Amino acid sequence: MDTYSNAVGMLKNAITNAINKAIEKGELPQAEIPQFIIETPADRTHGDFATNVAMAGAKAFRMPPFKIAQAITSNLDLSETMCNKFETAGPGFINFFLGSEYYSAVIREILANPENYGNSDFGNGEKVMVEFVSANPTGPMHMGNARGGALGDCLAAVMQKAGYSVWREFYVNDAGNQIEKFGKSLEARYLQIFKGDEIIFPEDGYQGADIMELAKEYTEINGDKLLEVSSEERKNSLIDFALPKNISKMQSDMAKYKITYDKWFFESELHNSGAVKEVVDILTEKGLTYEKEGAIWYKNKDVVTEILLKEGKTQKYIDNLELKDDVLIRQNGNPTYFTADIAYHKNKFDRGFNTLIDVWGADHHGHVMRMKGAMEAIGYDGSKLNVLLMQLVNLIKDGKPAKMSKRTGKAIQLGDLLDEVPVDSTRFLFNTREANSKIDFDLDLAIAQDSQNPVYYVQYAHARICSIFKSLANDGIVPRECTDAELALLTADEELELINHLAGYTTEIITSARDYDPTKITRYVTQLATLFHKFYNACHIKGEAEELIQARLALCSCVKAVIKNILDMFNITCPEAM
RNA sequence: GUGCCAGUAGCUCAGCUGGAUAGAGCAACUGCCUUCUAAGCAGUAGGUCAGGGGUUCGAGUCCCUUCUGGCACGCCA
Repeated sequence: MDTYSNAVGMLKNAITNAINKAIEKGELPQAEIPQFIIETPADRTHGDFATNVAMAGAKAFRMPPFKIAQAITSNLDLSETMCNKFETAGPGFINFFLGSEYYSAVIREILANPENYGNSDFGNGEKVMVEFVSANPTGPMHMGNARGGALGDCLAAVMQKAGYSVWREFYVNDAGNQIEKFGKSLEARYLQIFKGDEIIFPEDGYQGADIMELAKEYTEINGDKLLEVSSEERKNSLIDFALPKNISKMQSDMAKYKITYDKWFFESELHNSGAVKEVVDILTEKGLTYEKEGAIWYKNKDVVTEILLKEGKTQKYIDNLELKDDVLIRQNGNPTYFTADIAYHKNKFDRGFNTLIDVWGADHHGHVMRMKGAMEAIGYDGSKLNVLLMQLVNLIKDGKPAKMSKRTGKAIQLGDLLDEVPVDSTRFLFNTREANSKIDFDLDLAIAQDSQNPVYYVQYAHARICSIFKSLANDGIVPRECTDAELALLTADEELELINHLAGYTTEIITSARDYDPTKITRYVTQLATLFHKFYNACHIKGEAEELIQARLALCSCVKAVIKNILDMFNITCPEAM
């Protein structure tokens, strides 16, 4: 266990013991020990840890908080904790102050194994699949995919660090309706090349210029040879030409974005293997399908209603939702996207993944409930499917919303972004806002190679530390292991705050993994850089006594290690000089 | 219409699941490089936490309600 959690645990025991003792002695009435927390106060003068136990127990003990605090503290034995001082304050807080052995323990813990600092077995090796981006291969990837990429990849990394066995997957929708639409659109553009405007473009076709370019490319290579063949053959030839091109473009974009997937899963596999059909059979067996107007429907309303009732929702609430059933097999015999998606998620569970995480755009939120319901319907635990919804991305240029690229005159695509903005910057910035809030992505800021860009602020802290080591090495000073007495020389506020923050890393990773929120770590590392810069300005190293120099170098090593630890985890470069 | 998400400093956002005097970053103003990187630091100024009720020792945080913005309610994905 990490030093911080250990210290909190010991303190919690000491407090619980003190309460029990006070009850035994009759200083507190007989009552159940209340739920209480140990937190790090925002204000350092309130100590390193504080507990609300006296206030939380006011009701149970039927005593004023201040009196409870007195009863507890007079029975408190800190000898089995890392704290050496306490005080009662405010409305009834008990504040605790850590001794120097805590601080040296933190430093030793980090230096003992810098690459693995922050790791824990919180996830118990549970198999988790994070599926993210999964962009439609019928067109170029957009800004939402950029956000989903950064978020999904970094979430996977955080969960891995928290002890989960993580698998990254990209679902390629290379089958179904949208591919047919893709084929029709390509066909129309192809024919237009030869016959001009007499060919009417399908109303629901893909309007993008990329379709036209693909048709043109095909023509340059193969000429008019598709004019004489059947429409079916023409579409298939065009799809066979264009789809692999689009998919490999997605793969190269993701590689450029420094995202490595464990698997690119093709939807067509599910159709070819019969898995999609199997889903319909299972649901039919369970009596959850019916035929209407030549299509096969799924009783979504019944399934979801049952789940919501179990969750304690009222009938009125459910009625208001106006739940509808869904089509599984269309009148024309083709399965819907929904059916394939059920088969896909079933396939994920069948591959042994206990927890599924999908990163989706918030515009898909209507799909979440029915997807979970469908999992329940075919006999899986729907609560193990977690959908991380992310709100939209607003591109900002010159302080104004920007939809179009000036360079290409088209909607800004992921490819454009990767051409113009450094990957470090993109990955970092997309992880500064929680998934659930919309994000303004400022292109000027992302491109800016200066202090305004937070990624450089963090990288700069790392480079600065490297520079300190270089400079001292030139003077013949090399870091060595420190004694406890030497580490105890770190007593300045800036030093202690820095160590406290370093100590919280493992807990932060766990919280982040628990909440599926990697953006916490971005804020954590930014705060770490801030605390380091403060320390740097307040505490000199060169010219101090040898013991203090060594102690401060040890602290610098820790900060450097944790910054590198995080930037490596997020696949962001960690320069030694800037 | 119903549901989901959001509303915190001029702007962009945190706020550790109910705790002490609500915090950062940008923008503005004032300082700090003759020892380690000024891509930095210190300081000043900036708030009716959208409005109104409620729950309790205590509310930005929980409940109700109103307002505003985004999104979703397909034999699209």
